[in-house]
Amino acid sequence: MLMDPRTLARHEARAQVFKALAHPSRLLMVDELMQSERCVCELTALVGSDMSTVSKHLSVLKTAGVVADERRGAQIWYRLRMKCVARFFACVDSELQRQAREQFDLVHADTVPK
Amino acid sequence: MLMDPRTLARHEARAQVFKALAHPSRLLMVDELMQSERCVCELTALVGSDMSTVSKHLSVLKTAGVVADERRGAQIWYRLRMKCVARFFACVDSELQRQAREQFDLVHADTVPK
DNA sequence: CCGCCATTTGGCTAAACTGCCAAGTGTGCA
DNA sequence: TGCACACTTGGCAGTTTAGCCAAATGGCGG
Repeated sequence: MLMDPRTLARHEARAQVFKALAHPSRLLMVDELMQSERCVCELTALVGSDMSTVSKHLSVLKTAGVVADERRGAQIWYRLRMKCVARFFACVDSELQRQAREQFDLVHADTVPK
Repeated sequence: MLMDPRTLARHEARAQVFKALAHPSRLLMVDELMQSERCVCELTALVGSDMSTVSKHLSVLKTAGVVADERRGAQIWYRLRMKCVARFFACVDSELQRQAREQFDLVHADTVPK
């Protein structure tokens, strides 16, 4: 992969964001954080994994710049930092739905001629 | 991870899209496809990997619904199917840039008192 | 039908990712 | 100071992913 270092670096940084979002548990947490900030214990209850696992997931999201954390006493609260994921989620959902519909129409094109 | 199957399925499908985008080479190709459709040979030249590797990358993007392909003679042309990635890329870039700036300001807060 | 070209698929190894347990860190309270 | 609580980090085994080569597929011009 030979290319301009600046362009390469941009794609690396972008890829890190996508990598961070490329896991069902992490998506679930981000979805939850769209509503409001949450402590680790709440997110742990949400995804149902070991707290150490959840903590590592949060670390991935934080390193990528998707979320931010703040300690308040013994607890640590996470909030969504990259707000635009919300709009993208909606777009992905509607696009996937559209594709599923097209697929359905194709399969049934012979049984229900237009 | 115990949760409602519908919600789970939605997050799985979303995660597949993000996983597909979570690789520098694939991001580079998607970026290129924002401009116009491209054949495999053009994309191979762009990323500079083996054509078999590029083909597999494209297969990942296609399965996730991000791109679509069409055979024309001996060549196969790929086009961007999930158009909204463009807007999201722009948002991610500006957000990452903002974060980098904030980080810079923090580090130099003592040397350049406001 | 044959050879050539563009692309995909199979197979293999190295690297990265996941998730659990155990151990470590930081905070508040007695 | 000591202990309980919230969370993070280290480490390990199992799974997935990446990228190369080689082999197979599909289409086109003889």
